[in-house]
Amino acid sequence: MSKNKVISPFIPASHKHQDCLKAAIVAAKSHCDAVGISLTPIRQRVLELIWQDHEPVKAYDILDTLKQSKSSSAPPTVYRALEFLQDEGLVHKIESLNAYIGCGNPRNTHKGQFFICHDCGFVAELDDDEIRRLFQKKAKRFGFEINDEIVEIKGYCQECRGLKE
Amino acid sequence: MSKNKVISPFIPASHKHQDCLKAAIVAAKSHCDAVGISLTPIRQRVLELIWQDHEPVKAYDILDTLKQSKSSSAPPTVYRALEFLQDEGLVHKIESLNAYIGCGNPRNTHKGQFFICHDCGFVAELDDDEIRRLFQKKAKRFGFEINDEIVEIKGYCQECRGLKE
DNA sequence: TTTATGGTGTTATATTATAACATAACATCC
DNA sequence: GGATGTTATGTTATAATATAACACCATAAA
Repeated sequence: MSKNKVISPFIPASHKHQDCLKAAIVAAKSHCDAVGISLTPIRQRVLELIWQDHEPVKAYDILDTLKQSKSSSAPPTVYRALEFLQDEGLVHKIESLNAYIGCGNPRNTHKGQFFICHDCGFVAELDDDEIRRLFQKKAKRFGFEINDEIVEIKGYCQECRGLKE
Repeated sequence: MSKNKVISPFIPASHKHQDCLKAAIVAAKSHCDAVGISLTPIRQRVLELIWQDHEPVKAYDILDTLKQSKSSSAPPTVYRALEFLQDEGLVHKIESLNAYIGCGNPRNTHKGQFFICHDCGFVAELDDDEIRRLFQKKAKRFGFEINDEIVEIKGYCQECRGLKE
């Protein structure tokens, strides 16, 4: 089965984001249950903070927030949680921003393709086999065996383009 | 005219790399001459260090080397040179590695697509419109206007695959 | 001769991430 | 029940990456 899935679409800034957050936590819990690993309070809290928005979140911003309610928080607190969440596909790192974004599709350990708006910061994620197939085609020409892909496309989302003029 | 160009191919580790280095410096000089900007000794030296190999080079490794011959070198020395070289398309940053790789095609300010071997570290660069067109097609669906693209594909090059078994 | 400009020197600091070791909490098994 | 293993967290320190801010010095333009 070929995937051409929009994991996170661009949606109006006015959407009811509380629902996105809730859905993400529910999905994360059920994923962790299914796999038999534990979404501890720290891990869940970090995931919630990442889902505050559809913008990538920085590790030290998470840390600052954690510290407010739990003074024992330190960089390893955050980076361990991030590692766990990334391993489970619940969070992706945006390499070009050194920031982390929630993923609503924890089922597989895909690497998505990201579209990032310069203006509003919103990130849309695709899980698209057509792109992967093209990469495979290119790789094949010189005998390259792909095992990881980073695609981060920057620009302006429809909503922000409308505002520009 | 559509570009489907291999800017840096995978080539045998045994190749005569001195020629790659020389060609890169010649191309850089002529580019800077043409554009009317100056490839100062520091900038040229940094570019040479990046071209020591077909592997991405880290900023602080460059700095360590610079310091050996010029004790006044400091982080800004390197980052300023890197910024200049990147602006001119002489060097690209590999975001997922925080490292820098030379580009033999300074003529335009493209962003390439990189294939990076986990084993030998060799990086091949494409400048491929077929990939860009596909991105455009995907972007069009949700009204996204692309102005920058990061593509970093990891895996194993033909030579290293041969050695694996 | 002054005034821009571009390039570099210098010091300090910000940002991002990991190492290393200690402790706690809980499960298992003899 | 006590030893042991395992997972998660606490704690301190430091590594690695990058930028800010200001001083200085050439050289070119006015």
